[in-house]
Amino acid sequence: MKQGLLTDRQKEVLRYRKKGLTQQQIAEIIHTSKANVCTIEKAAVENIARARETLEFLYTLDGTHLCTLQQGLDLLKAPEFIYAEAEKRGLKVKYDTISLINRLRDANPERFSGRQVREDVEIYISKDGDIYFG
Amino acid sequence: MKQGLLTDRQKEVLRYRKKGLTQQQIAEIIHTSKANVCTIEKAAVENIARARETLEFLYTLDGTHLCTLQQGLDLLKAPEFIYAEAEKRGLKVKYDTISLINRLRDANPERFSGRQVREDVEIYISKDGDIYFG
DNA sequence: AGGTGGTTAAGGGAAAGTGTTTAAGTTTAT
DNA sequence: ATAAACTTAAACACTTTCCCTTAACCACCT
Repeated sequence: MKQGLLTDRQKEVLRYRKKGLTQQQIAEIIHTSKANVCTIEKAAVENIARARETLEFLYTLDGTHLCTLQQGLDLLKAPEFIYAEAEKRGLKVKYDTISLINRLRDANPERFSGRQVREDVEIYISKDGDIYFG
Repeated sequence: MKQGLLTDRQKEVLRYRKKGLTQQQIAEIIHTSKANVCTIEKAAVENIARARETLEFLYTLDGTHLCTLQQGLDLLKAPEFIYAEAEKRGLKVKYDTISLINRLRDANPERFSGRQVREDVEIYISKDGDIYFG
């Protein structure tokens, strides 16, 4: 069975980083350029984000598809829309308006720019009213 | 930024599976062989395991210092030493003797020459028994 | 003996990921 | 303003993953 997502190199950099070393210091220790350390660290952070996203998907499997936030939609209007769709199914979203907006933006920062939805976002809901994204 | 670990194909299979379809049925729907569906599903499950492992690593990032391999130590005696130290802390090293020696040498080739430790090497251990170096 | 559901192995072509260098850019702190 | 810390982009060799096919194998079940 395969290891985790992070390469040995990436783990190494993260550990040194955790200790508070600069990229330059790490570069000297592992004998490469600081630019490379930066790249490796960035890749590591991305891999961690991908791991999170992957497990998010599992929740969408348990939940049912609720609706789609269409490209161009005002983010501030999303909660009202989501609440309405949930009510149609007799479900109560377990986030208030503010929390929901935050959750939307936090879950997929690159899919929202300012108040705008940049690309279609699939919304899923579980029986207990938790919200997930596809 | 890239999406999650799972490919579209893998998600597709997982969704059908969740609905209770057999691999044969899915194979017909997505126009391929059941062997392929099996392979894709297996890859998906592996990817999910990798995602979990990756996030596990984050929690163990702040591992504790285990011991120091002192300069001049015979590399072949290192594993026994490390095992003993780990046991003192109630931790089980997740590498057998051979794997551990390889990991030691691979991690920092310049710190070992032949069977000898050239300079002190700090050993760290995480809660899941993974070993890394300072 | 068939039928069904699942798994494995070998192999191939396309695609994606990794580590690296070089070279440029930005932010931040002294 | 200078240096240090950090980020980004492009290009490269190399390795790995992904999806696919074919062919075989195992465990049930009636």
